[in-house]
Amino acid sequence: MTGTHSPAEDTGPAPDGPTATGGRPIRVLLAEDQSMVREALAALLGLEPDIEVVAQAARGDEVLAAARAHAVDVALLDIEMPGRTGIEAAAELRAALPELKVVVLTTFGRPGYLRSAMEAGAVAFLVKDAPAAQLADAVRRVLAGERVIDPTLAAAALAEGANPLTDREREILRAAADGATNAELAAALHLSQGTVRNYLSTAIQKLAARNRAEAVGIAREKGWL
Amino acid sequence: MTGTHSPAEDTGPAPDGPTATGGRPIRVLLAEDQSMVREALAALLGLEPDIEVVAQAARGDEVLAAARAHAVDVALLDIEMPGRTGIEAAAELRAALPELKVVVLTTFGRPGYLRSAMEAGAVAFLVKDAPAAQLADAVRRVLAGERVIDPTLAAAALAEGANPLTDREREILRAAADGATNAELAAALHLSQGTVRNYLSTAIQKLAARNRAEAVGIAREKGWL
DNA sequence: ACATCCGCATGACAGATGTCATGCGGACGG
DNA sequence: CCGTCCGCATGACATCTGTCATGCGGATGT
Repeated sequence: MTGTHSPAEDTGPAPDGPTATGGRPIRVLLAEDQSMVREALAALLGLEPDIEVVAQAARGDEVLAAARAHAVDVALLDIEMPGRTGIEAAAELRAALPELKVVVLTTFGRPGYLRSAMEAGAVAFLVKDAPAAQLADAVRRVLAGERVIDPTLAAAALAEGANPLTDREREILRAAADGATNAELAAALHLSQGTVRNYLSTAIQKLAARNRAEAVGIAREKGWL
Repeated sequence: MTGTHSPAEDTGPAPDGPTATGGRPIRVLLAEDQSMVREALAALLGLEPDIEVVAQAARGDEVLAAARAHAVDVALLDIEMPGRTGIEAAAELRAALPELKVVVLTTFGRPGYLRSAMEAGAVAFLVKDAPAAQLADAVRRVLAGERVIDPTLAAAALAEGANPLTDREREILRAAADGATNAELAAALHLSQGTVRNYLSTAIQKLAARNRAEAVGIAREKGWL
């Protein structure tokens, strides 16, 4: 588990020759919880002569070990996964394997997701309703040192501004998301009931919602949850 | 009613086997809104020698026209699509092209979805976290007259029982899902506010929820929304 | 014809929720 | 050292929500 740092000697975006891996196939890890989708994407990538899917993961908490074990050049991570989100896995990878390029691939083009993916060290962000050709393309480009981000989404992320919720507000909103009552929230978070009401109230106002349910919806939609 | 077993020859080229299409490739329509997933699945199916993806649709309301235009044998429909759900599209196909076999393919293995897919005339129900090999397999099997349903899901669907909500309750719950207030629901549905409260109250009790938010969550989870 | 269910409605009531004013102690930056 | 923000808390208040009893007309089924 130790000798398997990234085999490429690139201390920066220095593509020597046609590819950054010096002619050998690009080693890709694919993490996505739905087998059918994962295997289909793997088949798609497998059609590319210069790309090889050397590892697959069905859970976020399998990503790091798999990346280590297979000397991976690029990790393709879905966000919504059991165990650990793709965002969390990206942060983990950056800490442990800083050479590795992380591409985040997701169903939902939520600006907040893009923002946190970037903060977690991802260098590309793809949505699943983009054309399939962009996938292989993104793999090659991140390896060449580029960042790959849908400009529309990037603009949206900038326009949204940052998440206005404080940590506490987010925490409480998340806990309230599945219909818990104030009393239950208070008990679960070791707060008084009045405090819970306060946080929810400010969150509701920040999100311009009419009640907690709508606030949850808005926060979720923007990727702020 | 399908007492005949399909020949175990389905992995080979099967040039002249007793297939339902008489040896020519099976013509498949693939409907799925996320391009990347759709194209990946198409690539996967394209690898099978006896299957040909002759049409793709990104919206539910494009399905019928596409199926008509391309003389399709099997339609693979995602449920969550803009325009029309895969379930609705399945019903439409059954009415217009009764010979066509419909396979419903979905992210969520919700028992209620299975139930309504079957009622809409689907002959197979696949979840996307099943192994990719099941996809081509299902296509062949439905064409041979078989039904393809995950036994675990089938059991769950039977165990759940039917949707306990009346039409009105479902309607109101759906309308309440994104945080509308009672007054707004009443206005939107031309009901008195008291009536709205009554429906929500009975829905909440039928679903054993503590409030409307949880009721929405439970109904959604079971595919009853 | 009659019981039964559904859609619709009221009114009353308890409890949950959202808002506001106010306060305290700690952390952080200037 | 002081202002400002955050986390936490209270109390009071208006409103919203969920429950219950009750009723009526229409459809359905036996």
